[in-house]
Amino acid sequence: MTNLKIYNTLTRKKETFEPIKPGKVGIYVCGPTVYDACHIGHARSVVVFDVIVRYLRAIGYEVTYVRNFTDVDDKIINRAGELGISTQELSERHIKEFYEEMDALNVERATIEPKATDHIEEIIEVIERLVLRGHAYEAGGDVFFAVETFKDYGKLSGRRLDEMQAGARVEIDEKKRNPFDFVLWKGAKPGEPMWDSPWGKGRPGWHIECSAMSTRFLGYHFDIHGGGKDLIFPHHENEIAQSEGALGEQFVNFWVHNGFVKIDQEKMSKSLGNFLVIKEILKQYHPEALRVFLLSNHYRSPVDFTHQSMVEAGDGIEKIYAFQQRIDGLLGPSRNEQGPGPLWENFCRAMDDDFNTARGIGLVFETVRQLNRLMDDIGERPGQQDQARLVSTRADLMRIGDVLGILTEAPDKFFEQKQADLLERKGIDIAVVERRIADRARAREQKDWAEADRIRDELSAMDILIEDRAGGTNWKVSKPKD
RNA sequence: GGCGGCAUAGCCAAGUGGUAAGGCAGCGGUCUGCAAAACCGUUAUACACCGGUUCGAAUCCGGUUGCCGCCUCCA
Repeated sequence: MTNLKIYNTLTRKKETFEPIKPGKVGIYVCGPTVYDACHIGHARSVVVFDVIVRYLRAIGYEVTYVRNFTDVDDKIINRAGELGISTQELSERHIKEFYEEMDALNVERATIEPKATDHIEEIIEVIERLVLRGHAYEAGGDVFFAVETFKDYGKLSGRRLDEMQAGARVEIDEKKRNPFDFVLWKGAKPGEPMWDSPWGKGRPGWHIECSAMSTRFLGYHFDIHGGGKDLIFPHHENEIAQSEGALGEQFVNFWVHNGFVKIDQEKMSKSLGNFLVIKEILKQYHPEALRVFLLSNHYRSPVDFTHQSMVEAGDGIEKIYAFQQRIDGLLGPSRNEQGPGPLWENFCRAMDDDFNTARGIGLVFETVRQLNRLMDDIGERPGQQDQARLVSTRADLMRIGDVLGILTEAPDKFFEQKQADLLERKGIDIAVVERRIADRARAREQKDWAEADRIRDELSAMDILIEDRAGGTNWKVSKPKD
């Protein structure tokens, strides 16, 4: 029994989450159509649902998570044609890339990751049912869904057929009975991928693959269906029509949609040429910085991708690692199992409120500040109570990290790695730096502050920052400025 | 034209009717030879505007303005 509340697009309200089968959750999320590289918008959707699934598991649900690849579609066919390769080759290439990027982003694999082309049989079965039940009709080798036969059509997106017709620019297809009818099965054209069907050779339309695959793996009626907000209409609306039309019962309980990513205040779009591809982002920023950035906003709000936000997110993640490092230094790096403490409880309260990761992250920073102060006060020898508090917080922090998909590295390694990257990028010679620091230490011993400061300036010009500590001098590479 | 969303300090951002989390930047301080790092303090008579409901609203209702999204492939 939890207190999890989830905003449901279908009802436009936050509702208490009750799974259909106690203790189990079935969730389907629309994955990419694999015709091009994944952009930051895909990253948001995938990361958001990754965290949702991780959280559901953390609070004890057994989750079956299905995320599909749509690997047959007009865009894929067109792109493959342009590149002179097969659709299969194109989609395999992008699926491979998708996995590489998702691994880099520390996104867990879904339980099942089906491809549309592996489930043509199920797709055909759904269409046959729809034809049988009078929801679909064949016309000239194509099969269409007749929207007027489904009286709930529009219930997800809050539209009504008669209202839409006025202003919508819908491609006119003479074969359709209603302009909003959509294709379930497309008759084959030469050179396109095709499969046999009761209506001749052809291929599935967009939408139907998700109805078929979700039912195949999660049953007629399942708990959560997710995706980007842009999928509400027509994609998810049509899925509901198909699935409920074919099966005659409620399809999904909770519809969950994430907001868009903007770039420097502008909508990301091909015409503006501001499509940011994950690959490129990861060249410039740490993957955990990207996760923190994405999760610092509520998942339903739009989020604006800017360099400044990314730098701040990167600083934030470093601050947490530095804090962990400090506790490890004080208490030793052991990761003893600890029961959940107050930090975790508070985090769950935030997550229970429609997966409020932004509040959860705020909580983490607040705790970091409080315990940094505590460590300032207690010095080298923490009392038993303080020690217990630090150990418990560290354990909770790891638990939270597991849900948010961050803090995956040991702090020492994280900083080493970061240093190594910067050193390489800036072409800095460690031996030179250390020699100069030794020179400076000598100067400082002789209280030759002018010389010491001169060396510090010299190093600073090389982007080396000096930190004089009790045990000696630390140094690190300063961050890139742009 | 239809449907929906958003408007909180210099910037980003949370906010579940009871009196504004968090982060960044800034300022003052502790520490330091001076710095850096870390920490402390400080930064919204106030949540676009106007009304209303309420003992009480950023939070509910109505209206106004501005921005955005969807209605066409899109995470």
